[in-house]
Amino acid sequence: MKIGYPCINRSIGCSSGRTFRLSSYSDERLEETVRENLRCLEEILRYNLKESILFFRIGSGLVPFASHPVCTAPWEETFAEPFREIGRFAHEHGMRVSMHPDQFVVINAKDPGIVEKSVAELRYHAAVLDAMHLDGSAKVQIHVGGVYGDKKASMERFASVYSRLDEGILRRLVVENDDSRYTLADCLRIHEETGIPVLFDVFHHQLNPSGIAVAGAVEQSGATWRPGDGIPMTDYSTPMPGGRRGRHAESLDAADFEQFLAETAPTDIDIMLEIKDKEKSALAAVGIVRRDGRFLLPAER
DNA sequence: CCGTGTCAAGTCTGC
DNA sequence: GCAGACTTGACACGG
Repeated sequence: MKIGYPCINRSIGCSSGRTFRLSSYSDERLEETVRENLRCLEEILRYNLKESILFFRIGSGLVPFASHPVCTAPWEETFAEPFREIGRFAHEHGMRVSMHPDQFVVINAKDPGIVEKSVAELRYHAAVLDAMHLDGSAKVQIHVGGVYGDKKASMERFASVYSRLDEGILRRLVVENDDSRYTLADCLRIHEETGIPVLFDVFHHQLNPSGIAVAGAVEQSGATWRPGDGIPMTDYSTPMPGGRRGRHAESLDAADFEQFLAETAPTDIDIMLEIKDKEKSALAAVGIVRRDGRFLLPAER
């Protein structure tokens, strides 16, 4: 079991997602920004290792505008060395990374232009992980997409586009249940059609349930992961007390987290904590898992 | 220099 | 029909 947090570290005073406005794009500006972002990504991973946080979601802004037509800079070549070095560091220390393109990626869109842009964005995400020379356990997670008033047809469109993706994307892509449209049951059905592994999000599952208990949900989604995909990943969070629907909690709810560990104990999973205070909650979670005693963190094996 | 409006992209809800 | 949520930070403009 590895514990992780997404995209941002609030303790070390740098961001791997520095960006700039499209209107101020230049190849020089891009290179300058990516150089800084990679430097910070390495710093974050070093911090994480020190704290036994062995899972991290790399923010999509690592290479700003990478899938936009304006970006013609050969960033993969320019930064081949730092990418490889970061990947080597992660691999050497048994650390796992993932990515999560945001809501603009909709591969089941009706508009072919949107599908095309979405696929370009997936290609970028896969290229980052490829540049780090990581194996198939470094995942890119997306949602199913839009419903457009006909879920069945929209799920079929997902399967159809999926089947035409190239291998470089297919080996990394996993699909996650969302908080209002596609449930875990929908994702499992799509898995049956396509073979895509299902990433279970506990919080979304609460908001958008499909009659499966949490333990079964972890088990069933875990069974969709192929050899080479690594340990099944799970997104964990709890609602912000008194917050609007869908808001993530400010800090880890230790009691809830312990219960989640107990419920899912038979299945080994890597847990991504989608909690606002980021590495702070990850530190707390690592402490809980350690005390729990039933799991060993890979670094301590 | 600082406060704040705005930022590549999509879908869906609600006024 | 259009603004706002989703989730969030931070760029970059204007005062």
